[in-house]
This record gives sequence, structure tokens and C-alpha cells, in this order.
Amino acid sequence: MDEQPRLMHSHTGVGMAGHPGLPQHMQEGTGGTDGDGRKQDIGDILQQIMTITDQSLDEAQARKHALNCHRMKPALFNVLCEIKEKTVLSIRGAQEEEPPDPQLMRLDNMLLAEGVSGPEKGGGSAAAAAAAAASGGAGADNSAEHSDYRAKLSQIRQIYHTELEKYEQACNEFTTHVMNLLREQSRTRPISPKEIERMVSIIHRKFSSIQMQLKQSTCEAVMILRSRFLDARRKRRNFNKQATEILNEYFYSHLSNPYPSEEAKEELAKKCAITVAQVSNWFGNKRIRYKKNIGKFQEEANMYAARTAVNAANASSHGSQANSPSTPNSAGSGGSFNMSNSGDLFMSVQSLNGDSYQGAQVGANVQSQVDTLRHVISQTGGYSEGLTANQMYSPQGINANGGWQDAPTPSSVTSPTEGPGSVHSDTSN
DNA sequence: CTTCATGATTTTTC
DNA sequence: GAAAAATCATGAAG
Repeated sequence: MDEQPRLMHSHTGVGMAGHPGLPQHMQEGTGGTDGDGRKQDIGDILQQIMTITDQSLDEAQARKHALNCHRMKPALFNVLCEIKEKTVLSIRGAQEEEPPDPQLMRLDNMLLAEGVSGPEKGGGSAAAAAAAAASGGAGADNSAEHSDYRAKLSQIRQIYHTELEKYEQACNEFTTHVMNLLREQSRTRPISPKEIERMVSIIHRKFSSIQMQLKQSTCEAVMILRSRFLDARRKRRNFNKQATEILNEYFYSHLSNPYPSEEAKEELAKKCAITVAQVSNWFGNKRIRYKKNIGKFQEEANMYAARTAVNAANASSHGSQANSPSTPNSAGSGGSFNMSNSGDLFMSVQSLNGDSYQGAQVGANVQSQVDTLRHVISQTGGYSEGLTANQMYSPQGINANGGWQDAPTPSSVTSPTEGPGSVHSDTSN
């Protein structure tokens, strides 16, 4: 303990002083004259080494000390140093400096990208948000899944960091331990700083390979989580009945132009507790499916037509609009593409029915009724299963090409003589 | 299990 | 870039 570690350095001349603690046979060794005696010496030493574990600690320490203080020791030490320098170190010195592992870099990059290893908090949610954004849907409705994803990710993150810290700590502890050991050993055998450095780097390499395993499994966990999350995105949940009704109401009351404006979409989204994107999806699906098979939607159309009519009636009696979101396009303000048709019809309905015009808002509602009325009326010819949209008619501005836009004028429009309330009666098939 | 309805995504079209 | 069309995938009903 009192001695400084004797790191390897080459001395040339060493003064040797006899030491009292040495065994007798070494003490007198002035170049042993007979081989037997030398063998005997070596045998003794070996014996001592072999039995060293049987000795008590104090005894062993005493012997160690005796060896350390042997008069021949510095000389032998130097010789060892020289030999070692010439062989081992020069050989091993060449194979240092390995390039950074590309796989490790990849893992690091991925962990960083996923927000596992990056800057504190927020990284994870950013990645989740990116994932959600990539799906196209806004994050409002899948926030449950989103937060689930975030929670799991932060769990992974926490585990990762805990483990990493543990490894680092273990690595440091082990390194310190080994260095102490080496320092201790440097008293009895030659150890260069380079060698210590090398040892440390070996330890670090070992530990970093463990770290790599950790990183790899973390990456895997994130991938699994992510794929599960992405799968979950696709999980379809039916909208609740109320939402569907609101959407259908809007759709059938704006059948001539079922393209809600952004504001209308927002309003619908709010009402239905879904996202605007979902509203857009719904209308996209609805339009295409309605157009593809109008017959199938007949009953539904009638139902909503009736409902809208009732709503409109109520609204006109109160002089205010019902709960349908405003739409800039289907109101009788002209300007939009199919207004030429429905606008004309609107006027004719007004004149035919003799309804009193109660202002723009009511006009919009009447317009809605007209849409549904026209739809219902034109179905009176009946339809068969084989009937396609083209064979039928061009309801609500659906033209022969199947589009809502630039619809041709309807071939014949039966004047709606009945009141809106009785609309549903003529399509009982 | 099969079928159909339906929300979501992807590809095509304008 | 928005809408149409095609397609995918799941949920519910039978």
C-alpha cells in the first residue's frame, strides 16, 4: 500500500541490496553451481506459490512483500519490461482504432428518431404525432390510441434509460476495479499505461456490445409497438347512431350538392364528435356508394327526406333554421354548379305550392326539401336490382356520367303537388 | 363461417 | 390538391 505502483519503465542499472526476508537458498545464490540445486530452488518456489492459498492472508502478504523486496526483483522486472515491450505491446498496438460500428449507428439513429434516446420528453410524442400525421387522420379522435402509444413508448424509454444507466455504472465500476487491480499488479509485473488503456477499451467494448443488445431489443420493442399502433389506426369503429343520423341528414338534405364546405364539415365534425377528415371520408364514401346504387339508399333517402321536411316545417314555423349546418352551396344563392337546375325547380316549387317565401334561411330548407322531393319523385317509376345509376335517372344533379357536377336538366320533373309530409308514401317498395 | 355494411387508405382522375 | 374510384379491413348480423 505504501508503495507507488511501479509502472513499467526501463531502468538500466539497478543497485541491488541484499534483503533479510529472503529464503536462504536464494540469498546465497551466486550462480548455483549444480543443476540439481537450481531445480530444487525452482521446485521450492513453485511449491510456495501452489500453497499460497493455504496460507493466511497475513502470511501471504508477508511473502508478497518479501518477493517485492527481493534484491533481484528490479533487475528481473526490467528484463520483463523489455521483453514485453518488444513483443506483446508492439503486436497489439497495431490492432487498435476500430471504426464506429455501422449497425450501432443505425440503432442509435433509429432510437433518436423514435424519440427513445433523444432529448428529454416530447421526443416520443413528437414521433407519435408524426406517426399519427402520416396516417392522414388528425389526432383528435384517436387520442386514446395516441396516448396509449405515447405511454408505451415512454415506458420503453424509461426502461432503456434505466438499463443504459445501469450498464454504464457497471462498466465504470468494473473499469475502476480492473484498474485498481492492474495498479496493484503493476507492483509485481510490468504494466504500461498503454496496456491499462487497452484493457479499459476492451472492457468498454464488451460493455458497449451489451449496450448494443439493449439498443437492439429496444428498437425491436419500438417497432413492434409502432406496427401495433399503425395496425390499430386501421381498426374501424362505426360511428354512433346519432353521428350517422346527423351526417345522413345533411347528405340527403343537400343531395343536389353533397359537398359540405370546410366550415360545414367542421360543424358536422363537432356535432358528431369526429374529425373533419372523418367527415370528408364519410361524404366521400357516401357519395360514391349512393351513386353506385341509388336504389339501395331509396328507403334511407325517403326517411331523411321526411325528417328534413318536418324539420323544415318546424323551422319555418319558427322562422329560424333547423339544426342543419349551413352550407354555402346549396342555398338558393345561385353561383354554384348545379344551382341552375335546382334553383329553377326551387322557383317552380315556390310558385306551384304558393308557399310564402320566408327569407333566405327558409329558402335553404325548402331547397333541401326540393332535393329530397325530386329524388323521391323520380323514383316513382320503380327500380329493379339490375338497375344502375345510369339506367335510372339523374337525380339531384347526378348526370349521365355519374357525377354531381354539371348535371343536365332533368328530363322531366313531376311537379310536387303533395305536401312535404307525404313524400314517403309513394315509394313503399 | 359467410356475407354485408362501413370506415379508412390508396390509387386514379381531373 | 380535391374528389372519384378502387381496395382493404373490421364489425355485426345471420
